[in-house]
Amino acid sequence: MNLIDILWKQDIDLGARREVFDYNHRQKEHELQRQLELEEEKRLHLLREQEKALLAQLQLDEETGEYIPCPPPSAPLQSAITPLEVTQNVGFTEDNRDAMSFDECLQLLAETFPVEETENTSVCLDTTSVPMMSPEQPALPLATLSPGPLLPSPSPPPQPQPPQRMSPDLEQAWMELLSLPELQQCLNMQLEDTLETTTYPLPTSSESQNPDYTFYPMTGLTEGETNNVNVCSAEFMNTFDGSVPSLAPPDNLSQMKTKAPQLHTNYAAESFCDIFYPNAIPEQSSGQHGLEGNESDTMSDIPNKPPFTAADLYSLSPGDVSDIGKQSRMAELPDSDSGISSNTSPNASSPGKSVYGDGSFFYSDSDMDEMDHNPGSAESDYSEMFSINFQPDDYHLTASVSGPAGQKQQEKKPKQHKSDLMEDSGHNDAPFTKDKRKKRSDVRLSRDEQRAKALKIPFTVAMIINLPVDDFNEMMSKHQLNEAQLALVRDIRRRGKNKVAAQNCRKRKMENIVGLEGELDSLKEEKERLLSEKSQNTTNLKEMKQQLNSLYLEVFSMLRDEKGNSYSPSDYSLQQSTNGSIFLVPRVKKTFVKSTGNHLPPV
DNA sequence: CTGAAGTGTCATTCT
DNA sequence: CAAGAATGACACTTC
Repeated sequence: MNLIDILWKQDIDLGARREVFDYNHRQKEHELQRQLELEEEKRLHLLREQEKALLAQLQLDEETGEYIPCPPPSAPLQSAITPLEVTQNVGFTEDNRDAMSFDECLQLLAETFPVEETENTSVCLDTTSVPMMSPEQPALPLATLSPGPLLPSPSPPPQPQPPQRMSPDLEQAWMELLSLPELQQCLNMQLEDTLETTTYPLPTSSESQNPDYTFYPMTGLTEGETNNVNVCSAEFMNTFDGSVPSLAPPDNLSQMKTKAPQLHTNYAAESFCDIFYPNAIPEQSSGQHGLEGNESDTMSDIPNKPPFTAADLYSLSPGDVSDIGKQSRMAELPDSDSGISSNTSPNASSPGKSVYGDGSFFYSDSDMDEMDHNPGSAESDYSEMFSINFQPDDYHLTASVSGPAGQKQQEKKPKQHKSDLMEDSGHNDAPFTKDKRKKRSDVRLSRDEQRAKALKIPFTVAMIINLPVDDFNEMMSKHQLNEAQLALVRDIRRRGKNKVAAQNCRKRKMENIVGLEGELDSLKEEKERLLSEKSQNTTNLKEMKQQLNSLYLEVFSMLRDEKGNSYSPSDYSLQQSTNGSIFLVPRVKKTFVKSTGNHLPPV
């Protein structure tokens, strides 16, 4: 039996159902999705009509070529979808049986509102439809998708235009979009990011941000093609960056920001905004726009809406099908290295591919890493793991069937696909790179969380890592965990501890370096001081020698022999004996003088 | 594209 | 002896 067969068989044993690999099965699903797409397309068409109507109310800025709302611009909500997110749209339809995939929606939007100029896609800002929404409506994703600057709150600022409520169809369309896990993922990820920011606010976060809104590309706004709403192109997203400030006066922004926390979705909208426009929020809070207070508002408001930490999210019951749960699950999907690609691999149905996906279901770190790196198809990876394989009934089977040996068997899979994925995504550059660094830790945590969730470990990662040994053991003893779960928990704890240790180690190392540099400086100063002192001493010594020599000569010149003649310094020298007496010693007859004793006259 | 910096992880050793 | 700390080395990501 070759390796493929082994892996294939293992997949089956691990609970991967045959349909996972069945191309026909997926074809059927695809057809169903196509039907849903058509329905969605109709709805989106309505949306487009409404947006066109809204565009008619917009005013062309003569200077910038932007279309702006005629009266005091409302605080618009920005449509933002990172290219990265777009590319990660993989087979989530399993999770959303009755909803289109995110990609499909985007594609629909793109088709419905064709881009007339690829690069400088104009931005039509729907400043009315979203704000007009009632707070009960799921404003967040709507805000994120509606073509308007993304702002923390969909709360409507004073609207000059007559309120235009979304048609039921339109709302339904948005509702379906909201249910997409990708959106939830983005929201959730940003939720965590925001939490992180809240927990450890950087004092310079607001000041360091470039408050210059013009920093963002505005080119797309000058093309005057705002009659078309393009929701899906990356360029479009970029243009929104610039459009945000131009259409959102500070006062409106502040209004919206202060209202942001009123709803969970509102709060999440801010997070969502932040994820796509890392600078947008701080900029809105920047002093230049008189929003310093608003940032604190926003920050202080966040806790009012009990933020879901990663642990909190995880702590939700795995069976909890709430949006939050979904969000958390999806939010944990790593972005760049998630291994999720929008490209549907032709090998999607191949057992080999699916083997990876199934294998990743096991606890092993490497396995999970491989899963992350797996370039696999839409049906593999996370969607497969969670939608297909991650079933409570299957879980124990897989966990028990797959011993550590089985896990190890798949641990050492090549990771060469990671870079490929990055390239495949093709969009994950420019505007969305800034928040990736901050997310990296989240990604790490998410992976462990994901692993823990995959194995239904009833603890939070934070608990696993931070609990004292006794408490940890006690906690472990209270739950019946199988071997894989135990191993994963230990690994998570080990990694967590080691991560902290590494951080401490590096911190110490840096402190040592700094200390050594300080010591080096002080030593250099000491050296300089000593050299200077030495130089001074040398000078003093030389001076003293000169004085002594002068005194010596002076004394010598005063010496006279019995005949009154002076002694020559070249012939005699003065020497002091141990008893203090000074003698005049002839230089050339030194030996003689010494031997002859005291015949020389005392000085 | 390349190199530096930051970070997570693993292996190993020490406490 | 187990758990954790410490640390070198490596891989990866980001800039």
